[in-house]
Amino acid sequence: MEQTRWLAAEERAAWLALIGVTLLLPSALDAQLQRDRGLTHFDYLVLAMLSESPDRTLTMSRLAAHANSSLSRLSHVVAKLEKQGWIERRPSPVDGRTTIAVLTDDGLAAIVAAAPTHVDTVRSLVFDVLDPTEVRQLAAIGTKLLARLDPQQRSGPERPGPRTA
Amino acid sequence: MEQTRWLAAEERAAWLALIGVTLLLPSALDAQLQRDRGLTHFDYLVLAMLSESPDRTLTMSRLAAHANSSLSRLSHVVAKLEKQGWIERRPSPVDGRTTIAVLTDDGLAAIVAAAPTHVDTVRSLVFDVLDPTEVRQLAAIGTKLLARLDPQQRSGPERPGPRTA
DNA sequence: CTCCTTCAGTTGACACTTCAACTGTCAACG
DNA sequence: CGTTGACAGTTGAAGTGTCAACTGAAGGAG
Repeated sequence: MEQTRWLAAEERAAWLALIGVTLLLPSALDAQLQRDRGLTHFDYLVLAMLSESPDRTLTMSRLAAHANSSLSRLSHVVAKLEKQGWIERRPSPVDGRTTIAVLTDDGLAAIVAAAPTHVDTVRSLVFDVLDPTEVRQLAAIGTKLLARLDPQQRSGPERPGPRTA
Repeated sequence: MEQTRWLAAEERAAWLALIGVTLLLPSALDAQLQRDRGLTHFDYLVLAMLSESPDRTLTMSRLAAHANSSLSRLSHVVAKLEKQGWIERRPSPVDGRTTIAVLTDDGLAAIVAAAPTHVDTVRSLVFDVLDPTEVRQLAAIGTKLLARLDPQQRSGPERPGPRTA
């Protein structure tokens, strides 16, 4: 029975701003990508993560980890993207349980086409508003929060690649 | 035809962390509230905003603004909450177009019951991880981002109230 | 007054997410 | 080997969110 410690004013301000951002930022990104390319931001993220992986290939589990997603959500979305011919799924030759997702040439073309405007959007919504110090702070704070939210350091190490956002 | 400026390393790190948080934080909050109280985080937010308003009353439009939500989304959710007896809707005596949402006694009881554990969750997921300086930075950065995402400063001034998060 | 536009809110259809149940595979153990 | 438990992934149903179309009321313009 420990007593609840309510949020202090500064914490309250930070909290309201944070949940505001988690509410509005995804909508804004979805809106732009949907309008311009018929893509969800999550679709984009999946394609982008694949495009940055060696051989444009990742197992479903790893891909889910990269995209901070449940396997179930990923499976539905990949099914959709596969129908559009942007991703292919093939069984692993090594382990019969794992499925390997591969970004097709069409899929690569799709992100390459979507990336520039998307990056512009990100820049205009986030980075144009912040000065370099704030960007550094945001990276530090965001990384801490992510580590807490995602105990098994899933959003694993990324290989270098041309386009992410 | 201006050329795309890709994200710098620091920006990229900040960006990946930020979208990671926007992906995982809502899930984490929903999971806790759903498990313990059968509430969405958005439900909670709506009830909390009403509970802090004078007379536990707000027009749908204002409530939507406070909750960073579209009117449509709010309408659906309030319909649900009304069915549970936590909110009542009545037509405005002044303007035939506007609907006034009122938090019922049961509704107030519901947030009061949900608040403590929820605040504990927020604390453990966010504020326990950050030191006071970072909280200040997060508030500053978050507010800037929110202002950009939400041009008409909707998330209006709040009256003081006991529980928000 | 009457028309026209805008505003506040609701609704229904469709897309997406989540959850739980299920299939098939691997690894360990007797 | 044959069973058992964990793992990787898929599926379908139920719940949410989003979008566009719609209703009804208010505020002008003529």
